[in-house]
Amino acid sequence: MGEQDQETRARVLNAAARLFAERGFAKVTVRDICKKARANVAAVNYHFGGKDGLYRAVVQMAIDMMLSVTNDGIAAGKDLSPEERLRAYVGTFLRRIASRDINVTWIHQLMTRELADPTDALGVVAEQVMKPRMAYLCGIIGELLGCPSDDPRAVRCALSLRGAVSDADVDFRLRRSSRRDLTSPPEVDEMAEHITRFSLGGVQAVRLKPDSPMISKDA
Amino acid sequence: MGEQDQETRARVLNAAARLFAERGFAKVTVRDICKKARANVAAVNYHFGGKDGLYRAVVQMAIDMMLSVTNDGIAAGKDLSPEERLRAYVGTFLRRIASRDINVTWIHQLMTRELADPTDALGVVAEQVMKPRMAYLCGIIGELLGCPSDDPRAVRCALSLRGAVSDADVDFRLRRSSRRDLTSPPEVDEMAEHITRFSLGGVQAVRLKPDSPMISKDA
Amino acid sequence: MGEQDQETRARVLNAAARLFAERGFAKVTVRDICKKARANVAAVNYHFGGKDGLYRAVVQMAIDMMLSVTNDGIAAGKDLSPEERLRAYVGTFLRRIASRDINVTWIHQLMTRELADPTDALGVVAEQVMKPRMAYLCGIIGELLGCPSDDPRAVRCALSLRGAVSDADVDFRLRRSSRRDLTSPPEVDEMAEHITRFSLGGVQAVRLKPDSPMISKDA
Amino acid sequence: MGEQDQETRARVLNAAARLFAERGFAKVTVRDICKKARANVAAVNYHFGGKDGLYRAVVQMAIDMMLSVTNDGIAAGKDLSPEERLRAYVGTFLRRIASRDINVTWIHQLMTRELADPTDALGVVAEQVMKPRMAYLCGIIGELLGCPSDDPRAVRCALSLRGAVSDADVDFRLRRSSRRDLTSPPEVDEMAEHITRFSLGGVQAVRLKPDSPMISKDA
DNA sequence: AATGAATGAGCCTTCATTCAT
DNA sequence: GATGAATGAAGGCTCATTCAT
Repeated sequence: MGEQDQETRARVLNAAARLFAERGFAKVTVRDICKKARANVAAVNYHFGGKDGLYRAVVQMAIDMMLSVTNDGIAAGKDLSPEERLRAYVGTFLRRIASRDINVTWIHQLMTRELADPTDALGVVAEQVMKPRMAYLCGIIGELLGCPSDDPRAVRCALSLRGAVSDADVDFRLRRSSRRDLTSPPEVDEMAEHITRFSLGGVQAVRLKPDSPMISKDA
Repeated sequence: MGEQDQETRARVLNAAARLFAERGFAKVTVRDICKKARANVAAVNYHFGGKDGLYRAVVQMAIDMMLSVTNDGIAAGKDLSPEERLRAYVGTFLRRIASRDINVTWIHQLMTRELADPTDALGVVAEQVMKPRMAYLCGIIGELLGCPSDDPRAVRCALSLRGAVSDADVDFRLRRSSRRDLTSPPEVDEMAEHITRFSLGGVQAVRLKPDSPMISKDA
Repeated sequence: MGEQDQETRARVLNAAARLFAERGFAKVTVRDICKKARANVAAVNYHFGGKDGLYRAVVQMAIDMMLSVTNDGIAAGKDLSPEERLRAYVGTFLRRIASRDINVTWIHQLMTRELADPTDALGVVAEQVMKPRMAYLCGIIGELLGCPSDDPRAVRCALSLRGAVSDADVDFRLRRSSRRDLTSPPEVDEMAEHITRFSLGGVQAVRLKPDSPMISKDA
Repeated sequence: MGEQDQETRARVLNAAARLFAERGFAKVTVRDICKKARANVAAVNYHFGGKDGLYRAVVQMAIDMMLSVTNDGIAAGKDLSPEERLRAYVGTFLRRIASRDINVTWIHQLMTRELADPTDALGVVAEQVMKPRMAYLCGIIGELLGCPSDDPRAVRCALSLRGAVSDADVDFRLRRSSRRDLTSPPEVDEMAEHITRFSLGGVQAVRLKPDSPMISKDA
């Protein structure tokens, strides 16, 4: 009962996490999950109240793990200069994104899917995961810019930085599927260093020219 | 016949494009599509050989449209300095991404899904759409850096720029779904200007310090 | 128009005959037929009023051909003794059954199907084809037995003879599908001679013991 | 469960056997079967993996039953003379063929269909059912002819006998569908006696004239 | 007269969920 | 508590037929 019960529940949850991340919610059947988890077909309904409930549980597990990653990224820069904190943060995330360990990758895969095909869970993720990360980034950039962390310029810089990191992921993914795999640790570090330097340069540029020479655009 | 004929086909194709983009392949039924297109259930099989074939046709239509957008982005910067060409390119894409016109947005939605949950079509998109765009960006950045367009530094800068643009999209989307909609034209222009300036600053930073204080890595 | 029309009709009819015989009514689609006949999908409905009507036309064509075969079998024995007429009849049919010419075999295939899965057409076949053949056989056997051709003994002998011929067909078919093909002309002739002799012996036996020593059976 | 379980499976299997025999594979829908079996539409897929799997199960059931009939036919002649064994065998089969009990007739109907429109199952039937029966018949006839049971003459006689039996079935069927039903027990017995006598006469004729007056034919 | 695009009924199958054991 | 047989809704697809041209 209690023990066996919880262990089965955990097996189902983990199997579901991998499969949902790998194939997407719609292309995974409850039977697939239970088979992989060596559990009964009814286990999903029994433990999670249905396929939807299981998905929510999986997302929550991902959120919990992402929160600890956020903390790792922050901890890696503890007591350093803003520049170095940025570098530490970018490196932490990029290494996770480039990881090939299934225990790590499924989270990012799942989130990419969630972003492309949002469910109610996305709001929770945005609130609990994205927001603290952005807050941390905005704080660093605010320091660099010499402005409050909620200044629009700081926010936009943070967005661009996050974009550069995310896009490295897209690049990795495309290369994995269609060309040779070049996501070796050295290359990942090079990319991290690039993004850090690029972003610092971007922030610098924004600082120098507050908002002055607004270009004119067509209609 | 010829008239009514191709018209039905076109109606189905357009309905499918919207629905696939909106809900994703798996969550759209052939019946949904045909209902929206005011066509018979069998129309999909008759004109496209099946749901899969219809999806391929939709992706192809998206590719065709994206190619013309690429050309627009390039044309908008014709005969300008590298900086202005970049600005023109970023502006063109951001305005499209921020568009609320369903005839435009579905393309980006579909591509986001394709990236999160790749089908065979992704390879085609990467080859026909992404590659030329990256080539154009790398060319501009190569000029700014004073290096060939296939120099790794230029490529990485181009990726980061693309990332900043893409992430603006993520931001727009999250805001649309969870908060008030702030993607008004002025704000989009502000964001475009920010990304341009940020990226130019990033490129500058990469140019100034070619590779000097490169962190030491294993291997 | 008139000519082209009739020619298309004939092409469809012939294609249908082959396909119905080969795969059975249910497993042939109107499109299959029209494709094979290089005709329009609507040709079937246009010329035959539908798939059912086409099938009826095919059966009628088969009946017409079978009637001429009956005549051949009869003609082959013209002016001979009853024994030789039997031999001629058996030989004629067996050679047709063993034929590998698609222009011949389809008829038998179609009739086998019709017998296994009767439609309204079977009644017509029974009446127009089977009945005359049985009448002819009963006539010969009546002569051999010295009784009227409608005597139950003659009828039963005719049935047994027809059965022996039909079963040779089953044997041929099984051998074609599962073993080596041994339906060479010499073997067919041997089989014909066997059936003739066997049947003559059977008739003789029936003649000698009219109905006397009826065996007792259980229950 | 175990009880209700296998009972549903059995109900579906039996319903399918009747319907496949009656209408043929293609003209029976899964819904028809499940409706008749008072089971859910999905029962077929659940228990048999699909319509095809169900058909295979039905054929296997038929094979099993036919094997027991073969044994009955053999047992009925145990310790008797060759002539009487033949009589017993013919009687056993003819009574089954002439039966109007749906629990018996479906087997023959199904096999007739299988012969007219072979599936992969036919090979199994030929091997497991037909072969042993022919072997038994050839054994008897070999004794009567004084030759080995695999002598071509014995084999051909066995084929002719089997044909006579099968054709009685054709006759019965035609009469049932188009005229009055005359397959009363006495008539069946008469027919059995006829076939026995006819076949014994045929065998006798083959024995007397080994192969002598072979007619000359073309090629 | 002849075409082929369009139709809608119907089929097999899959799937999440339920329920008796 | 845990199982797996059973359920029924729904999906993609095929097919004979129709109809405007």
